[in-house]
Amino acid sequence: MDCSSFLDISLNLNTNTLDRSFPAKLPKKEVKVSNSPNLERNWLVKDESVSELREELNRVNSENKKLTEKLATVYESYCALHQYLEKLQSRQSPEMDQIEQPTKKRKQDSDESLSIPNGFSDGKTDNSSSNEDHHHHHQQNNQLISCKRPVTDSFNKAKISTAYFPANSSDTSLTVKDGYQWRKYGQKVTRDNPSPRAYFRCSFAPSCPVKKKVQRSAEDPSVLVATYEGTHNHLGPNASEVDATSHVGSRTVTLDMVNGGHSLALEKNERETMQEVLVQQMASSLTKDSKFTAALAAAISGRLMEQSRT
DNA sequence: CGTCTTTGACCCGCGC
DNA sequence: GCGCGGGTCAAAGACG
Repeated sequence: MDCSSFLDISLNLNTNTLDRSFPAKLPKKEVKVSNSPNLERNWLVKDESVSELREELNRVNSENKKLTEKLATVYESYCALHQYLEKLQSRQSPEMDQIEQPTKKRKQDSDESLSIPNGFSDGKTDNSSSNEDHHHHHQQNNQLISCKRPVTDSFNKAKISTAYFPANSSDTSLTVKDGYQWRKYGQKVTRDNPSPRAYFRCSFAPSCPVKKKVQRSAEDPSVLVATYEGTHNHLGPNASEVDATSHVGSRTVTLDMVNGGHSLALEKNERETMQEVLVQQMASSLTKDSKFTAALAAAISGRLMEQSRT
């Protein structure tokens, strides 16, 4: 995937052109203003302050350059990781196409799904697919072969992803901060995991068909496994409050199990929402960096001075 | 009073 | 037909 098409992180500070022109031009302008011999002493003082300012500016600009290089490095790493993840998922996708199929449906729901083309049928469709259900999926595949139940293509495309959240071992609530509001509608103890599984629907249901299941990992109880089904058709109510530490940080990993990370196939709305959240997170983390804010301030002030000269 | 959580009952598909 | 297991419903209670 071309990362540049996904998210443009260029801040376009344009500080390099500023570096070359600003310090050289400033004294010339000052000479014109202070042409009178009576102001020679004042000029010397100004000259000293200008040289100090110039040094400070050079220092900040060099920091700015370093930060820009760091940012580029981080972005390259992000792109490389993204491509690697995409490769892994594209290898998995043929299997996932078989695995992630709807299985059990209530009689009334199956009737509805025949008449409702998008396959969501008021959020009542049931896609029992989670990582821990693999033994069951083999049975599902048999059912698929028998083709007892027609499956719509759009349903197959229902986005299913799994996210891992750090969990406090003493905290028994199966809630995770992902920026959206959820309504719990059930809880069940499953056979292959001693901890209960919680079922959530998006608070915007039935207009939003997204559901999620949250359960502690059987292997590592300190990890909450959240399985998302479907795509939000609205902005997150707390999109700006998305737990940045759990998403930007290294501890939360989200895997798109259906689309295989093919963002080109993502809906436009989804991509825009994603970009918005990413930009907010990036801006949030950058503004916490005092060096970056100093460099940014220098760049802006330099640009203002440049404009005032023209 | 509206919203959310809890939890037992129920539904459904599947294997025996 | 029966039991099992996963998923959902919906009444009751909690909470702000």
